Amino acid sequence: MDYSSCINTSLDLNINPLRVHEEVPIKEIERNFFSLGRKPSVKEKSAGDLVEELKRVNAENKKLTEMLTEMCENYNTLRSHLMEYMRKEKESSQSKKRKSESSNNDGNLMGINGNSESSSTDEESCKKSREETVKAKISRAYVRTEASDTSLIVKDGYQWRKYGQKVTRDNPSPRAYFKCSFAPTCPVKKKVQRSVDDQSILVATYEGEHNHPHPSQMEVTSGSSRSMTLGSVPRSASPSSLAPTVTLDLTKSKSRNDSKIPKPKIDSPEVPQILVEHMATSLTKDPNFRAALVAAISGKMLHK
DNA sequence: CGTATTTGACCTGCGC
DNA sequence: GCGCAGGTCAAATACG
Repeated sequence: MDYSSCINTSLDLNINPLRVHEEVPIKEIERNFFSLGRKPSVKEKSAGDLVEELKRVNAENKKLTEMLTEMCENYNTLRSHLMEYMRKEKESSQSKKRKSESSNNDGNLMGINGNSESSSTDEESCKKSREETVKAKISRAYVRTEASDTSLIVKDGYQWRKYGQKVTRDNPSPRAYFKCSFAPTCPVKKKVQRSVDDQSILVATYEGEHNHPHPSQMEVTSGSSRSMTLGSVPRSASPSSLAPTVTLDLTKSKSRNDSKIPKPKIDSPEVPQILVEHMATSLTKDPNFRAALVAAISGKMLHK
């Protein structure tokens, strides 16, 4: 299957506003920016021109944001297709060697994202009744914590109520059972257990979907909804009729940002994060984008 | 005192 | 039917 042919993942960035308009050379904008604070010379642009420029840059910025969002959506679609494909591959191989597989569960937690369905006992039980698996959407998150930290707490922004703890056979570390604090309204459950391989990694398994907004979004109702979708996986990205397991990797969250505010974006998979970072790097390296940014900032400052 | 957490008991499903 | 293992319940306890 060639999904790339139907999904356009190219950026097609048109970040060359200055060339298009041929009004202000880049050097002049940079000069304007770095000469802030000086008395404006006669040659320098009037406030009206700058406002116009600012509007244009803002429009360009909006366009870029929309393109980025669209690309993320395309990525998610492509990813769901890939997951479906891999699931089918796995099913075909499982039918061949279903018997021998049952005794080979552990040691594979950090496998391929979104495809570790056959590597845990949880999913083994789910495998037995496919309908239940489809009914309750299962996702998984890996969170790196201090190995000495005995608390099985995964900060994902939601509020959870612990209702049980059990030591399972395949893992010496206890498994904690959580229900969403909005229960029984919200049916979501969470299981948290340390990885057998790496005690510093918590494996959180989520069952079901929250039928209420994220607590952080309940507080912040306004703001750019566009930017909120960036880096997150829309629910539609992995249809429930397809492979319902989504594996998330949050192991880098600790080292990358140690802020006191817990990262509410648990749904952010690693790859979109990298994608966004890569794009940000590309943009910052682009002289045209820098020039446009300089123009925007200088416009803003001069407008005050 | 109300709420959250702990933990042993109980329930359920599955394999033998 | 029995035993085992995972999951859930609910009384006891802790905490703010």
